[in-house]
Amino acid sequence: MTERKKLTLKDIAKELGISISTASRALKEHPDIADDTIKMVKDFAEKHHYVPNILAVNFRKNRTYNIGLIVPELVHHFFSTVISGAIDGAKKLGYNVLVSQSNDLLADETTACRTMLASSVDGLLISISNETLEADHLKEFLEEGKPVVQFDKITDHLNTPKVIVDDFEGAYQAVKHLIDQGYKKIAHIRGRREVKNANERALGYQKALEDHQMEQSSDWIKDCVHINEQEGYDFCEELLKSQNPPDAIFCITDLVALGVLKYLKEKQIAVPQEVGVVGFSNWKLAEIVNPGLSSVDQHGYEMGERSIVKLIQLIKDHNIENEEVIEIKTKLIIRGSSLKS
Amino acid sequence: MTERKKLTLKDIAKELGISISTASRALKEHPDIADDTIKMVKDFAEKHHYVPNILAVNFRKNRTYNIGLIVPELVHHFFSTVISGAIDGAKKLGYNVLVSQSNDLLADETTACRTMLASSVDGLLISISNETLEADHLKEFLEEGKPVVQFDKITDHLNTPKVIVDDFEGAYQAVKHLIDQGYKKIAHIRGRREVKNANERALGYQKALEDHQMEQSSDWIKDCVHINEQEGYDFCEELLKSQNPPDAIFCITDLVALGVLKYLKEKQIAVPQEVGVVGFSNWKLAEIVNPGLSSVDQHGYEMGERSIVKLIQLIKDHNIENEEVIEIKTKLIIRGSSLKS
DNA sequence: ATGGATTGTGCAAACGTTTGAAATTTTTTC
DNA sequence: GAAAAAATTTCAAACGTTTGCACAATCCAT
Repeated sequence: MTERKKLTLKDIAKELGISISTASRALKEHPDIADDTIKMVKDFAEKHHYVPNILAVNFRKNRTYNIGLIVPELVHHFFSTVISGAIDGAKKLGYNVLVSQSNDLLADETTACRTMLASSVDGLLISISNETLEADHLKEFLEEGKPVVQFDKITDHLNTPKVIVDDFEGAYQAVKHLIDQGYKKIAHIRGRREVKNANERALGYQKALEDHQMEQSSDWIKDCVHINEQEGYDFCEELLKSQNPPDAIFCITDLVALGVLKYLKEKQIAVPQEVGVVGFSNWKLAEIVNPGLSSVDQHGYEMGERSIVKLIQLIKDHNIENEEVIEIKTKLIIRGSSLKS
Repeated sequence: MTERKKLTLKDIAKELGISISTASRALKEHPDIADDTIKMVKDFAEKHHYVPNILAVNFRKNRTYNIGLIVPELVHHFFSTVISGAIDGAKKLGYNVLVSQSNDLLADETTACRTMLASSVDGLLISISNETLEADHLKEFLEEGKPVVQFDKITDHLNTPKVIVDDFEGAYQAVKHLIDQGYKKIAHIRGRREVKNANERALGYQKALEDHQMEQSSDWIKDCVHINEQEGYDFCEELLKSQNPPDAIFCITDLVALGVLKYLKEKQIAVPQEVGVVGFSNWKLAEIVNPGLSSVDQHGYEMGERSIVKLIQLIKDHNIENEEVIEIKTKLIIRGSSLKS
């Protein structure tokens, strides 16, 4: 194939009878260079399609304009939305995004981090795995002077900026909505106790009940482990077969809510009349199911975009000491599954 | 922060009283180098955590071990599955993946390509946008000697390897299944005529009808433009209100099928008893809806993995003349929406 | 005219690695 | 024991860019 020899600064310099340094400076309109020279060089460069060898530039400047992005799972509506926002945001600022997934395993996350570091990304954006507690592999980044920004699933063991959803408030609003709809006995199928988001949501749930003097019961709180459809189904069964069954269920995530809905449909229990259901995350499926599933939207796209903007800002400022917490407001999307009145 | 000075080959050489070149070769166990020397250097490197400056290596070798991946849409079950497979495959072979999306716009695709090229990826994996016909921006890649592999949505205007699903066969099997189930009047809501996959599926549909001497009618073929839920809904209405309404509908994709199901549910037309429905792609939603939507699985993960393996092979062989077509077998997933008997 | 700014340009080193070829040392052969 | 062969190591250039500093040229004020 053609693979024509690329034009370099040296070629331009020789051709124009100037030095390489002048050519280099002219192209970036350095104030030292005469306007005529600048014009001459730029015209020549344009005419001959000069494009700087980015590898040489990166090497010289010791940066890549690449950003690493690690999520627990790629095939996941929320995370792919975040990635989409991050990529679009990065593009606007002239950065590229290297994507990797941890499969929610600490081991995979660690190797992904190492690979990112080895391939010299300028910074890292990460939503940690369920298994991540200490964060030594992330500290390696900071030690190299490369900023890290955490989003969604975060650890407090690492001093970095964090972009999170206000899980507490989101859960609070969801439960308050159920209360407003007249539900009296509201259960919560919650996530793992080690995961911060899950705890925040549980706290929001509890606070909403307290603030409105609602009945509470430890029997109404069920702990997911895998956070999947089956658990939703099983816990729903448990809840409804107990001697004091709830009349509404707030679920840690839409997938779990889906299992709940499935059980209710199978048992011909009317939603939302007999039992109300609210999920979390507002996945695509929430609008697809029938009745539509009320859910708390997390604005994944915005989260991705703001995370990357923050990260790039840190990269540019050579700042790795920042610990700002950016909270994205959630939005309760009300659909049929909780609209009794 | 620390940001300790990185150890370089020069440091090792000086410390060990050898030359830089010896150190370099020793680390890669070059046969010219004495075993003792190799051991000495490797031990030293290990002990002091020497890690080569990848930027320098890349510059020197003129490659990055990064691969560009462009999809029409990131937040999309099928494409995120492909990306997942591509990333996992790349990881195994020591490559990273830069992800970008075209939003199905030629303009965005072109800039994404340029960015990828400018950031010196070693090769490109792409599923083209609906708007892409000529492929000049892709040719730029080949002209630079960088291989391109197309997958799923492809153009024949570019001579590259292609990894595709056997759309024809997938459609054929889907329609044959409907025939086997006893449906007599089978309609097809098809995709755009400019898109190859859509044409293949339409051909498979037609061939299945012919092979089984089924009734055909041009009125039973509807052309989508946006390929969304609404179109499915509207075309379903049109079809069923015509004077010769079909009793089964094969849809270009699950989203369209979803619209069809929605219409049927609203009109209380029994699925699958009165009308059978089959989609294509086997999105998550297919198992979520009720009744479950029969669909043709495209094995996205495998497609991503095989595409990247092929691409990396071309990169390693410096081969950009390959035009191999890899066909991934589809698999019909039968669910309630078409299971009459 | 002389000196001091000011302006524009070039020199050369530097970034860290790889690699062909030359140089050195060691081993083999007759 | 000298020449040839083999084994090991070093030299130095190269990759393309950026940048501190020196130099040269022009201008202005005295």
